[in-house]
Amino acid sequence: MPAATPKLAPPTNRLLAALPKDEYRRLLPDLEPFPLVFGEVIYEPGDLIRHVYFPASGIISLLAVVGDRATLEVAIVGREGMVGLPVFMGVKTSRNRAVVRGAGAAMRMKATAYRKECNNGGSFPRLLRRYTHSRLTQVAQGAACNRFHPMDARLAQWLLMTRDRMETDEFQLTQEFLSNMLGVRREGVNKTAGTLQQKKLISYRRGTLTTLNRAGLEAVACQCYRIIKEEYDSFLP
Amino acid sequence: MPAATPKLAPPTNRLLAALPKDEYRRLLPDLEPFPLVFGEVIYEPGDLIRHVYFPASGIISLLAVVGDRATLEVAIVGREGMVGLPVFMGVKTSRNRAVVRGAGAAMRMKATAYRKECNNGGSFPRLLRRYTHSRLTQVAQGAACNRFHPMDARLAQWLLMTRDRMETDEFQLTQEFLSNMLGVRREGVNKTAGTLQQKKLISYRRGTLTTLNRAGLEAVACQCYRIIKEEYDSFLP
DNA sequence: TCGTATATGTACGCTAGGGCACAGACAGTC
DNA sequence: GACTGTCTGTGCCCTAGCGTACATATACGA
Repeated sequence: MPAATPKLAPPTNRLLAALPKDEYRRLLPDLEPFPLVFGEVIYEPGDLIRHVYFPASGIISLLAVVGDRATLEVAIVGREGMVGLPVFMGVKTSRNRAVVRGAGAAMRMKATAYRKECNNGGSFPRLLRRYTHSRLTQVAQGAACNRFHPMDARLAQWLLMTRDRMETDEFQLTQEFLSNMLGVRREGVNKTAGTLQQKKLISYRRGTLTTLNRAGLEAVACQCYRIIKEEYDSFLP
Repeated sequence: MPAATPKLAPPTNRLLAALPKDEYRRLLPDLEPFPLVFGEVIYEPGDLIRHVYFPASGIISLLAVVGDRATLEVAIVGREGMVGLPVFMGVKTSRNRAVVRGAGAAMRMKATAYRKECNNGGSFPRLLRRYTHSRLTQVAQGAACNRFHPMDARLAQWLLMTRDRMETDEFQLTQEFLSNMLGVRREGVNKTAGTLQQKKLISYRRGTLTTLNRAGLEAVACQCYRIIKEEYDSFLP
């Protein structure tokens, strides 16, 4: 039984949730629900970006692709963020691949509508700029992390970030997949994950990984985890 | 003898040059010349950012700092860019170190004035968003490059980028310094630079490096050089 | 129930680059 | 000219992680 003045369910995406209620209401007609299906590619490098995505749950990864096989995750987007920043920046394509690596749901919006909204003023563009800053920090920190920190620290960090966004201890994940995220060989993942498992920090079998000891993982992970987390938490409600 | 309507010298900084003339004129009172002195630190991680800088010549590096010694250059800013993006994004500090690594001159502007100007509408914020996109691309591409490409390719790329911005073949540079940029040991730089010198692509002695063969360096460098260069060239006049 | 595809476990040699320890070489200063 | 600080050149050993090549193990479908 729909009420005369329908209750506005608060958005689960934290960016949308940070908007003043009236602004969110204005956006609403342009937002459509979109399921995030594991493994689905949102866009490839060079593709025209037709929609921007606000995950409510699940994870979208942004990968840098070099050569024709090597990939590296440069950003991870969950409900704290948005995929499609280039549109906000006035660019129609991205050099990255965007791929769903944690099933969930998102709201999405046509790039055209989004672009219009961004130029309307209000707090939306301000919020997106703030988010962009966090993204830039994440990518830069990640670059350094990648250069200086050993693989077990990076793996632990990656698992923590994933866990935070999936809000569950168990997720779908193969070693092959992980190797594409971390930019290392599958065999290397095997070894490193093996030692984490021996330490009872995680357990995994055939495509499923479970984190067992959050604190333990944090101890193995580098400071980068905290830095990036704080960066996002600092401006979102 | 000052004319009644003073001739407006076109700005050398390419971002400023991309502004409509009247907008640039509006900015002008807030801009002051600032010499870029080799080695000078513009800001440290966590510092309050008081000014933003538009180099007209010379280079400012943005470094990610991890632990208490390791640094990695995550962005290089010459006359195509600007230092102080966080201010534009609504943040008062940066997690990076900004340091002059090529002497030159810049125009700078108080962060407060800049912030006001950004909220005035007009093409300035649009331009900065476009620039931010290029920066993000640079950092992401750099992260992947850093992960997958061997040191000689990265060194060659770095030299080319520096050359482009300094607009000269000879620049001030020690191996120690280079090692902090590339995030490798000084000894490694020595070896790699040595082979480039044997190939007659560069020559150097005690703090001065000269690029001898641009085409040769491009051949050694990875594709990342072109990708990043095109990214910036694509929107600047 | 068996076959097949996909995930995982390992092993062995190789290479780039880190850690460390100096030895020259050059430039500026007293 | 001697002294000193800063660059540069090397060498040796060590480790992390790559390349390659298989050997299992598990899930799922015919």
